[in-house]
Amino acid sequence: MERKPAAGSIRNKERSKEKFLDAVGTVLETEGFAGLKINTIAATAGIDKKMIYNYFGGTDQLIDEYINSQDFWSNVKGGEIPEINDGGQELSKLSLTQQFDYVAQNKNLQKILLWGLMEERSSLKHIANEREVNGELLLSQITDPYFAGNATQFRAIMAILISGIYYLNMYKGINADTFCGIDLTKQQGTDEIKNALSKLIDLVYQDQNSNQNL
Amino acid sequence: MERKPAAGSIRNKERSKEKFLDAVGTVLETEGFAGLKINTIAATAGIDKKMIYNYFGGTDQLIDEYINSQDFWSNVKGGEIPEINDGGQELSKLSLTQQFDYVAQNKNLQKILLWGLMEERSSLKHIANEREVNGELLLSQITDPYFAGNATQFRAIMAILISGIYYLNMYKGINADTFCGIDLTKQQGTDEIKNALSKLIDLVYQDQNSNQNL
DNA sequence: AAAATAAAACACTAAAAAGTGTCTTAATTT
DNA sequence: AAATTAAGACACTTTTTAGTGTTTTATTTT
Repeated sequence: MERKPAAGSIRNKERSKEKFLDAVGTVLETEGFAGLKINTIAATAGIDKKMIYNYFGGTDQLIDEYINSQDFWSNVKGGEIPEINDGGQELSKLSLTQQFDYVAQNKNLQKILLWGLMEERSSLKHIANEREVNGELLLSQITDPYFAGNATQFRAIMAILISGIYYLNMYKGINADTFCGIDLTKQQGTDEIKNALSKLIDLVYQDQNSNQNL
Repeated sequence: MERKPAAGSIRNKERSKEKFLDAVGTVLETEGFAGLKINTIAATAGIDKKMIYNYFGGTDQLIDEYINSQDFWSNVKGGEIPEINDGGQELSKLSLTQQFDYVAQNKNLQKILLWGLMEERSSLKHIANEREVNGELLLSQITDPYFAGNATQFRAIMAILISGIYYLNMYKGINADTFCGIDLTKQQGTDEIKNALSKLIDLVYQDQNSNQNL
């Protein structure tokens, strides 16, 4: 007969798997992906590396499972959605500034985003796709109809702004702190970036409004 | 007496150093930094790795010398500068779109920029600083005076746009090709991004103009 | 409570990568 | 042209990292 997996207080497969997954996060945060070696992960988890092979098949699969276990984008979409009678202007602004704060505070998301620029990997494709699907809601449902003929232009603008948010957050604190003279490590600097994001959205909507009134 | 370094056709220190430096570029382009191991570099250069220790001290110093040898930003500032009687509007647009094209085409610059997000390293600090100094010209000489009280806001906007340019170019072709539905691998997509960059600059200048006329 | 088995430690082998010692010879110096 | 020395090849050692076989014992099953 099939035997239950051990779930005791000393030997416990599920708990150990969790420990490995947590260890990936810890190592990623403390050492970056350079540290994501099987020996390091096992040492961090405090369990023999052989279990990584047994439970996941190897480091790669463990890492994939870690990435998939992190629902990075779920927190981005959260929050109360304001009334939409402005073509999504306020929602766009909120979405960008929230995204800035969220990425700024989530060191591991930064690492994952960075990783997505470095290496082809199915789980990273998945993350990228999730972000894309997630954003598609705002774009196709709200802003595309509003911007009509300029919908693609608005999308391009959003692509630039969101990318900028990502890059600036990954940039700070590694080899430099300032970008175009803005100190990204200071609150004043990040406020300026967020204000600039809002300002740009306002300008784009303002422009669209005046075109509509022609 | 001090002896000249050998400069023959078979044994030639300077030429070999060049070969190593070139090899770093080649490996970076073909394999990314994962491939930047002393054995790989030496094999690519076709010279024994011991020479890397002799000439540079080790892989790290060789890589630093490679990074420093590449004057990545020199090509960005190049090109005819248009007349400036518009507060730098045309120059800003040109600078952004040129920068987009330049980064898009320069795979190794992308790798270096990416590297700069990953690892603290003096030569990477230097690159970041060079970019900053380089951009400071346009900002402090031309746009700061024009935007006066809004100068910092304009800087923040530029920071976002330039960062966006970097990120989007690094993003494409690894784990995804589209961002906000824009296909960055197609010319249509990159044209849309460049148009969006120009559009945003126009909007910002337009806004500044109308504020001045109050 | 005894038997069976999964969880995990321990100790090992294998592979990859870094780093070094020695010898050969091309190029320079005398 | 002989002597000297730097350039580089070659073979080696060391270190790091990945991967596996064996044993112990906690937990489950009978």
